[in-house]
Amino acid sequence: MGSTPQPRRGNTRQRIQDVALDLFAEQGYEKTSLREIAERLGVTKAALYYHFKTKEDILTSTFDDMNRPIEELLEWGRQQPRTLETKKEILVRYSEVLETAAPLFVFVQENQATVRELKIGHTIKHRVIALVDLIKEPDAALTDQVRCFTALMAMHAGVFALKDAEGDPGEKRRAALEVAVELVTRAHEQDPGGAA
Amino acid sequence: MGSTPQPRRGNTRQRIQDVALDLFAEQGYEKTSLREIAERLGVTKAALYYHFKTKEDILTSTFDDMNRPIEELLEWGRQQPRTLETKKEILVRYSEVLETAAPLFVFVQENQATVRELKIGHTIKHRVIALVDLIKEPDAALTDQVRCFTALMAMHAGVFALKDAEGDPGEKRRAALEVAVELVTRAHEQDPGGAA
Amino acid sequence: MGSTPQPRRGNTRQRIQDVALDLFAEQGYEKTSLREIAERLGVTKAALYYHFKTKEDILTSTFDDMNRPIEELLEWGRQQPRTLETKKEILVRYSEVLETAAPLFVFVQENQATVRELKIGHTIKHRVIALVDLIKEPDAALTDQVRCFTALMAMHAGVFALKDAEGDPGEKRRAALEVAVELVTRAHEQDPGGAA
Amino acid sequence: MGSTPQPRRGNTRQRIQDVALDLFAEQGYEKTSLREIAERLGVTKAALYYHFKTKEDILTSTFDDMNRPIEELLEWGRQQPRTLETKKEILVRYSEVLETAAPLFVFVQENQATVRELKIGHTIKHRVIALVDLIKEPDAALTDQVRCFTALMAMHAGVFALKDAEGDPGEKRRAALEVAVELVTRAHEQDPGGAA
DNA sequence: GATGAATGAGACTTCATTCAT
DNA sequence: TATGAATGAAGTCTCATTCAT
Repeated sequence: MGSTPQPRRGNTRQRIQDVALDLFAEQGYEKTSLREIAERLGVTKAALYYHFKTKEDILTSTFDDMNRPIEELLEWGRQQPRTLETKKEILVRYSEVLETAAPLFVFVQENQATVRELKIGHTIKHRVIALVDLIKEPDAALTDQVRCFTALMAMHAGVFALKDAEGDPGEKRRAALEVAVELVTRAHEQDPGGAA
Repeated sequence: MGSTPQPRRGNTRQRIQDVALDLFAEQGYEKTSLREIAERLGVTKAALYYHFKTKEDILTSTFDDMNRPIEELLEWGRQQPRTLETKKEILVRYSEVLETAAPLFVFVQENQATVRELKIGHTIKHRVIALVDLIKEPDAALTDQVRCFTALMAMHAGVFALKDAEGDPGEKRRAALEVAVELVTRAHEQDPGGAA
Repeated sequence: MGSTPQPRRGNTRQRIQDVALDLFAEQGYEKTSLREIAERLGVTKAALYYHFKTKEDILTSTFDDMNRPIEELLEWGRQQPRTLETKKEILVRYSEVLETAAPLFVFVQENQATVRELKIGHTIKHRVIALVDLIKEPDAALTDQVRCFTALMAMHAGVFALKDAEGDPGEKRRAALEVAVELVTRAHEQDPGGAA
Repeated sequence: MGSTPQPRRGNTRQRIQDVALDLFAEQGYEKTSLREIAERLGVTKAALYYHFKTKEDILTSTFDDMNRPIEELLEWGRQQPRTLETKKEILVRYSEVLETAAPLFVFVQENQATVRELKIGHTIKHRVIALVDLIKEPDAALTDQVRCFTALMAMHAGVFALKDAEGDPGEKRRAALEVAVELVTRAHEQDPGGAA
């Protein structure tokens, strides 16, 4: 139970994850009760416990599933030369992953305080650090570090922080990617190693 | 409760707000119970209710106090000509406000899902929109809007998202401000109205 | 404190009683909090405790004041010969008392469960018994006892149970009195002692 | 909680209603806490919430069950010709219903202030009005309306207001019925339509 | 694969009351 | 005559979780 991708017994397990993630993203993790999830699915709370060990496990397992593409991206990135081209490619791919797993990212973004105390908090923190490490030079100045970190935030914003703003989702995502690339490029150029 | 019966210092109200905000920022709003706040202060839960009508009211009142400087900044900004200089000055001042009210901003940043459902959610949302309106041109392209929004996020990051990163707080804040200014400047220049 | 009719220190004491009785009658004793009473008066809860020892004491003292006319009626009744004329006169006078102290009677009628547990419960119960004793013959049949008791209830109804019904209050009271007299008269005549 | 772990008899819901109604009637609705009900049943407070949504719901559901016979009586009454015989029959049947649902009626009678604010208050008020409508003539004089209303009160009194009085319950009920019939009969005869 | 029944812990909140000033 | 500050007890209710069936 948890990370092992059990064979679809029926599809209840998947449905629980979907509904739970929606509610978590919409109302927050703490404010979403198992009763609510169960009701929306038309099953009993006890049924949730047949599929998952705890409330946190529902989240964890969902997270683990959606997290894999990012792990793969990190893995890929680590094997590439640290050129500007590589960095741009990482941003492009990250942008795509963000789109796919949008609800999960919305949830993480809006429930940081909660997530920090959960098991996935550790994972997330390291993932962000790993990502920044891939797009900044090892000895980057503080300002450039901020640029790289901000680049990631810009992309997050492109997916959900701007969800109330006008504009087509796809366009917003592309605009965010553009700004991110710009920031990382500047950081890359400013940096002694990268400018060479 | 609490072995040392602290003298009634007549500043209980303020102390409640301080302790509550610390805990809210540290653990999240939902996970922080009134029992916890009361215990840390050495008073009973009922004492909290003498000073505040509800749990939310503790947060709201704190927020209202800390919010004033921002309202003033917005007011000031609206009365200035929309030049690049003005925009830079707004960023500088916002950076200072951020530093002063850091715990509150940490809280808001990390509890977005919760805040959204609270009374202050509405205020915050409008405040961000108002700020972006001040630093972007009225007819800015989507990319420039993202730049301006990202500039604000960069500054937030400078205060707390990077709190686990190495480096002196003051330096980080300055670095973030620098990146923000850079983003807004580029947006300003790219824009038909601003470039003139 | 309590039954001794203290000299009007200002008139706060009286005002508390008035407001409290209104609220007790309107919402019930338990559902009315001291906070509510104090707020409606524009004083603090602590002020109530300057004038009255307890919440119950506010009620008790009010009751004692309003109860005196009934005690006098009972006293008077006991000294009269037990004729039909006397009985009718008792009903007439009781009807007048009811009108004067209507809010208190409304309260007692609608909060019997509460009143029973309070100090005044005992008093009230005995008062009703004493009243019935005055208008029924000592050895009245059960049916006649019911008639006499019902006569009292009819009069109560005339004052407040019918408060939602159409009709002028004075008329309703007179109609109730008429029915009460009729019931007591029949009881009087049916009874061996009275019929003689 | 509760040393003897009673076997889950599957009738917990019913037992809650029974115990609750007893306590409500005995001490009043507000003064009866869920803790008390739970303790007397040897379950936890949370168990009550498994079976009922709120405290009020415990009362409401009980009321709805016990209310049905009266609705049926009303329905029956509306389909009969409005003769004196019918009216008498209604009183007889009502007397029987009263006996069956005595605890509920005791509760309603003694907690009017509370009941008025509850959902069942509305129902009760309309029920009384409907009953009076069945036993009075449409254009009855005010005095006759009082007679009819008083008739109902007499019967209520016969069941519980006289519970402290001497006498066998059955006898008291019959006596009350007799007085009620007498009142309604007189109202019927006095009335232009009924006297014909 | 899921339910019905229940629990223990704990949440927020309100209340009557006290007491120094 | 009153208030400001606080308390202890208790209330209603919700939650994650368990377990026999």
